[in-house]
Amino acid sequence: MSNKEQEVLEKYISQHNLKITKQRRAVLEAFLNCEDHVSAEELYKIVSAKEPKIGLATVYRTLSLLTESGLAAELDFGDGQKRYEMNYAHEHHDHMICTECGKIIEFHNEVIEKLQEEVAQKNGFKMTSHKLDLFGICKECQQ
Amino acid sequence: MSNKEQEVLEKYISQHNLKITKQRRAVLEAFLNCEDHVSAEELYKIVSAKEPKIGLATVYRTLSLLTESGLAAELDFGDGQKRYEMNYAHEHHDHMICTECGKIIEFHNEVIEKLQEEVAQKNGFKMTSHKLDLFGICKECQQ
DNA sequence: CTACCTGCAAATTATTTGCCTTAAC
DNA sequence: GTTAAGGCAAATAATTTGCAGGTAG
Repeated sequence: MSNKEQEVLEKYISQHNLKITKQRRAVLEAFLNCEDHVSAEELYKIVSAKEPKIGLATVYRTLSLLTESGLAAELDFGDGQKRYEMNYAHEHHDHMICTECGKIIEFHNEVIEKLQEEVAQKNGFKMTSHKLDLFGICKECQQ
Repeated sequence: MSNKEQEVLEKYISQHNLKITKQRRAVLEAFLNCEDHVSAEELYKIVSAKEPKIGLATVYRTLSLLTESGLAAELDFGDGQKRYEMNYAHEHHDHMICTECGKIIEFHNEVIEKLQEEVAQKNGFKMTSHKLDLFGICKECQQ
């Protein structure tokens, strides 16, 4: 279990005088093996299977750590809870969210990206990040 | 005060067997006169000036009513609270959010809109709405 | 051993709901 | 006069924090 993600996390941890614990390893491992776009609560349930005594607060704290270390990215689809996805060695993409079944389809469009940069520049705006979400009904849910 | 927005709201209200009250009028009026992208709490403070006995719950309830009636649109910039903007006789636009000062710049780019439609279609996705937010530093905050 | 980390419970924050009184129609 | 609306306080829901004991380095 000495994969790239472990390395990145441990590098961040040692650079910040923090400690590697079995709870942090467990959360990271569960996060890597679960489907994308998990919520804290969902991840908590998954981790609990392997580490029954872990607390929900620890999952929240570890997700913050993963976000700060650059391994995870926070998502917010406006449903009242934050979701997280893998962000390391993962190229940028946007989301289509099916409002029927909740499925999330990822996509990437270089031209849209370029145009966003252009719009920002035209307004003297120094863009640091962006998000594009399309809401609608996926193919399957249309019957 | 018999403007278009009042008419739209009153039409919605009568069609749904609801009632026109001075609180609802006050919230709508404050909403129309305030800057875009208010939160419920902000609007509550504004309305309180004219209608001191109004409750925060009423502001929330009226904002839902405005959203259902199509007058307002909910926004979520991921800062933990919903914001609202005028949505009636207001063409679609996207947002640039300054992460320094919180300022919001609106923009509209037809080509981006078209490309979004294309991406959706290519995936058999029936898009009902979308949101594009650019985060960064505005011209003023760069000095 | 010295911080940092954890689990737990309590605190917070934004928003919603229950209930009883009041006001629209 | 019905019935929805309002005010207020209590309830939720997601997330954060305080603290006392546990553990990594």
